[in-house]
Amino acid sequence: MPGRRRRGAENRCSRRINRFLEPCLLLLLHGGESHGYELLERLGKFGFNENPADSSTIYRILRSLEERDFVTSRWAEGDSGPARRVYALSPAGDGYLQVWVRDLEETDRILHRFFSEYQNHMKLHHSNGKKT
Amino acid sequence: MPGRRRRGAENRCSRRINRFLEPCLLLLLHGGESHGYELLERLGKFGFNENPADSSTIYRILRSLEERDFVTSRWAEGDSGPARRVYALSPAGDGYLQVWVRDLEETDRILHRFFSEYQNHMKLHHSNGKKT
DNA sequence: TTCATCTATATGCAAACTGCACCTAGATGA
DNA sequence: TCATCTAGGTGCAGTTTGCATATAGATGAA
Repeated sequence: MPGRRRRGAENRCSRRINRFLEPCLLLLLHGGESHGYELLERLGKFGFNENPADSSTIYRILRSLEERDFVTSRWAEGDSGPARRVYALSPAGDGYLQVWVRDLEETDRILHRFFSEYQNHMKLHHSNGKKT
Repeated sequence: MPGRRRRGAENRCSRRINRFLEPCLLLLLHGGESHGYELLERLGKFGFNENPADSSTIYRILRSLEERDFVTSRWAEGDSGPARRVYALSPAGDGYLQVWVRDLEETDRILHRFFSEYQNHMKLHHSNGKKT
């Protein structure tokens, strides 16, 4: 039965860190509601210093989370500056964060299996594993 | 000066595990030459048991590595079965593997900063961090 | 007043990645 | 003859991503 494709991201989490910003945003929102611009700045805490996130990516991820009902949003009139779209984590979003954490733990295991293979390999053939 | 985009994967490594199969293949080839079909099977060692890699992905990554001169290939007449395209790591590919390892170590640090933030957070607000 | 700048959100586009379906083709054995 | 395994590959559509750019309120300087 061809033409069966449906795939899509749906909620793949995909065993690799593709949308790693997503769990970071969820975690930040777990601490309380916030808006995109502020979240963007608070992402530095996770080590995105070089290679900082692009704002368009942040806004798009937040919208996508909202479409899947993992966050809710409301407009907040700023006491200064333009209005902000303030996001809050939903119960479903909290559950989704747990899913992400378990997925990232698995990713961590895979990553360490790679390191272990690498070190093991470099120990045997003690090739140019330093070169500096 | 608009129209300046060039981006592309080139050699981004991108601070997230996008093309994680790439370093795995490089590491496997570091142990000696091999062909796509065999590499596909040997990838299980890295923990791709569930969610195994798609063969088309493997073949495409190998071709892309060859285009960038990180591997070389030759046709080998099989003593059994159809001919195989056998890949071997080049010196440049060896260097590229080192780059990948350093990049993945950085990814690992970021990942652990996330876990640490998460655990810290769950300790404070001891919310439903279990739910099973 | 005008203008630059900061804050804040958002869209358009092209390049890149990925998974599924599908194709070719040699070898092998029933 | 035919199904199956081995081996490599393409086409396509869905999705992600980074850059450029647009919009617009607020703020302070000239």
